[in-house]
Amino acid sequence: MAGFQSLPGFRDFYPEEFSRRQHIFATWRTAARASGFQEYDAPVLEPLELFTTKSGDEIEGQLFSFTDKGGREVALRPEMTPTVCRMVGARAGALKRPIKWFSLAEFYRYERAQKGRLRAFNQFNADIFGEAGPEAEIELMALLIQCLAGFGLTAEDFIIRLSDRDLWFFYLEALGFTDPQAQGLLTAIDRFEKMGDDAFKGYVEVHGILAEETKAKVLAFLKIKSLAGLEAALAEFNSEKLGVRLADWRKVLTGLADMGLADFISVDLSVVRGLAYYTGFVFEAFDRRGDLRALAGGGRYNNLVKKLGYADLPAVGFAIGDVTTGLLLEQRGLAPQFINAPEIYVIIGGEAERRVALADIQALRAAGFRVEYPFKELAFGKQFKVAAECGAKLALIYGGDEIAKGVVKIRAMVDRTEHEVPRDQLRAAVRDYLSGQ
RNA sequence: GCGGCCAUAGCUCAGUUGGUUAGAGCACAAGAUUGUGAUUCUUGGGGUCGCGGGUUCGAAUCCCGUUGGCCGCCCCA
Repeated sequence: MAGFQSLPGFRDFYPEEFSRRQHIFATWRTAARASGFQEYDAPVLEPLELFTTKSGDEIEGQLFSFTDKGGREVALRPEMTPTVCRMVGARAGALKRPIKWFSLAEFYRYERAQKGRLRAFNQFNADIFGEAGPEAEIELMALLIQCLAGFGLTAEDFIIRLSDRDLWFFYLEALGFTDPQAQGLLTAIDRFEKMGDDAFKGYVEVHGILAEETKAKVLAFLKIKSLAGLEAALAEFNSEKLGVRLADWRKVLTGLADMGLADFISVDLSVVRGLAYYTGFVFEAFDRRGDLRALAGGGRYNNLVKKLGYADLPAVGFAIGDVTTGLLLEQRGLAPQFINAPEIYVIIGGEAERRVALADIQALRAAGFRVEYPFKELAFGKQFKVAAECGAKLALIYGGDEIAKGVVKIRAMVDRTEHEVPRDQLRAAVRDYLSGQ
């Protein structure tokens, strides 16, 4: 192939793909604003240390990082969380609580591209800072649901699985595990669904034998799928801390149920998200058919703002990506066809008619309508064909007869009906028709 | 970072045991068509067969390398 090609894992957005992306962004932005979240943005390039502080030095292998001309170690952002923590942390004292922010941004990860995972991708991030209670989880999970339901997806299409790292640590501690052991076990639990028993190999190598009896208890806990099941499994422990935790669970589930969203949520302790910085509830959204990777993920990270050098600020957040979401919409036939289509296509008889049409075209455009017309003289038949193919809802016909009568013929493309309106009433007639759609 | 499969026009693909100027459908453009739509017909543009090297009288075809894509592993913030 002559010339150049884009870098591996990076995409060109031709207008067709761009319009699909815009549809996804618009749906997310609408959802976020409806829930009272405020939009922000930040630099694409950040100090490398911002990411290594949060995720450890090993993360550099997965980053687009380099030394800039001033000798600074920098990296393209692989995620938004450290950045938003920095921004919120820097002004933590001045921001009204709760702090509800969202962003739409592009991220970069130096990894092998796969289905649903590229090196450059877009994510919607939503976070709530300054609210330690489960009300923040309710708010975020409701937003996540709307970020998918907004496309027309239903509880038949996706499910959010809710889990809790605090509860896992409590349970593992009660079974006699030390904190490092519990961390190792959570990694195994995270992989169990995919790898089966092999998931525990790594744990055994580091921490030694895992008694069959204990493992059976862990696996039983992992398989709990309801709040009642959780309560039953934990009934024997009867501690105050646990009671508070279970009360939070009840709040989250009843809150979402009160919103009419119960069908979108499942209790699923097999989700733990490998990341050590999550501190409480964690959740992931999945395609129900299950042939895609996770659609979205999030959870509570109460220690991270402080770890990055700022105030002790509780936080919950999630991110949803454009790649997997786009694949899902494609699969379900929910990717839109005519995002950028003109609303109106103007059909012009000849040069004299063009002079009249141009005046109206410009006036309609100035009024905010999307209006298209042919540059060159074309046979009427061809113009009607173009009007149909471009997705316009209306055709305005400027022929010799109409001009002579001082009218414009308006054709509704969908049902092929036509009627004439005086030229000076055109804008109102067009608005009435289009707003009735 | 590791393994498997693949690479011919914008897209989907055909191309015989290696044999002249590499094809089709779709898409795009012009016309048939000076007043009514997803129809039809004609014509046209577009490919140094991903790239580089090798074998051969001769390579889209065989071999090696390389780049890219898909799938899996690691990882998945």
